[in-house]
Amino acid sequence: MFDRALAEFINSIAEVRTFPEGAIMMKTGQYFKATMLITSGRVKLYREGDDGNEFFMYFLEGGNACALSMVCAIRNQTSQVTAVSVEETEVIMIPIQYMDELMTRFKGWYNFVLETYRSRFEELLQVIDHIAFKNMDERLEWYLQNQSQYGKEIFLTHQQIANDLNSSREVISRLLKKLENQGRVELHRNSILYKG
Amino acid sequence: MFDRALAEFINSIAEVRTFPEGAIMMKTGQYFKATMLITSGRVKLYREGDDGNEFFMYFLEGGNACALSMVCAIRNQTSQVTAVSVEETEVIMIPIQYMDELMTRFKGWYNFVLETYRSRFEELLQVIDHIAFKNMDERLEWYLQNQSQYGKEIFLTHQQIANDLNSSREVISRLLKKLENQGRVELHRNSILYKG
DNA sequence: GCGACTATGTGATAAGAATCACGCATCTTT
DNA sequence: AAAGATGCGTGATTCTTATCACATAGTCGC
Repeated sequence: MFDRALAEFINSIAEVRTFPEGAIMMKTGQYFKATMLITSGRVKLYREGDDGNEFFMYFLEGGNACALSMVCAIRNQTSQVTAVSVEETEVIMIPIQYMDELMTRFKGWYNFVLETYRSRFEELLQVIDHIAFKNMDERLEWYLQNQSQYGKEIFLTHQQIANDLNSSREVISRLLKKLENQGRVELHRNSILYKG
Repeated sequence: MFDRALAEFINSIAEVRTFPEGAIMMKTGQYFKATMLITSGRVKLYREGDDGNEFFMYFLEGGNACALSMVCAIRNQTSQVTAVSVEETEVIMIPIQYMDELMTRFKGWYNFVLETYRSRFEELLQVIDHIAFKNMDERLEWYLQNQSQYGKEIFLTHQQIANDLNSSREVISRLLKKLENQGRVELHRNSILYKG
């Protein structure tokens, strides 16, 4: 993705860090001191409501970067979202003081930043579409698709799904049961098999 | 906002264009051929659902730029939103072929792009907060605040508001009536006075 | 001023989702 | 194995919002 010169420059200034599963990588209100590029693993980004509830936005995976970390770092702004690793995740941390240099010296970086921002923006638009226009059953299916996109089984409880969708456990249980009756999923304790 | 050199460069390459009230400045699926900076007026951005309904996201006003137009232009992507001028609006159109040059030659432009992107992203996050966590009455108030932020009276019908909030006319009428009983608004035909 | 049109008000009903209440199953701990 | 914790299933009820039905009130054209 990056050309040789860029990759070497990043190597020379960046620090690699590994987060265990379940680590809070970034919390609302925190300042960014570095931009994070994810090399492996999976990070869940969500928004926190005033009353403590949360709302799942999207995942970041290997090859992705946190768009917010890039721009907020540059502008020295605090994070507006919370990021939690859902599995062991390795990231490259690039200190913010190099951002300007990267941006002006490397065309590849410049493209990467813009493309990252654009695609995150689009994901947010999709999130809006779903909460604005769709009912919970469709939202649930979309959610399941997202969660299972790279594996088969989804290791989540109904309660966790309800939290992510800002719904309630009972509602999710009922909808899942309906999907099971339609043969679209298999329900087990602590896991769900989605048959895309 | 821009330094002299940047302003002069923009002047030399850009074209000024005026849209009358109600013009569709950008439609979902359309390609960007230029970045638009708004010098005066007011533009409403909204998302279109599959079934033709729409959902208001935010306004762009004088001094703002369309974040999407900047990044989509560079990446040659189509628009994901629809933009309509709600009053006569003057824009500076910068052809996309100059984007890279602007970005690398002018620090002020670079900052402007990032800041624009960051603030639009934040606005989107706020939109998500409201539809995810708030009830219609709170959303309506937030909407009224937004609409009236630079003037007093809001010239919209209940039906238009309902469209923007993806609700229905009756619901909005009832909630507005409730606000009126609380003395928070005054309702007239075709207009609403919001007493912030 | 009369008819047509548009905007608003309001009750009745229905649908979707949240909440409450509880029972039951499965896993963990000791 | 008993006790507790956690996860799930499901009815009943309530809350919010959407929908239907219709009344009323301004506005416009002529």
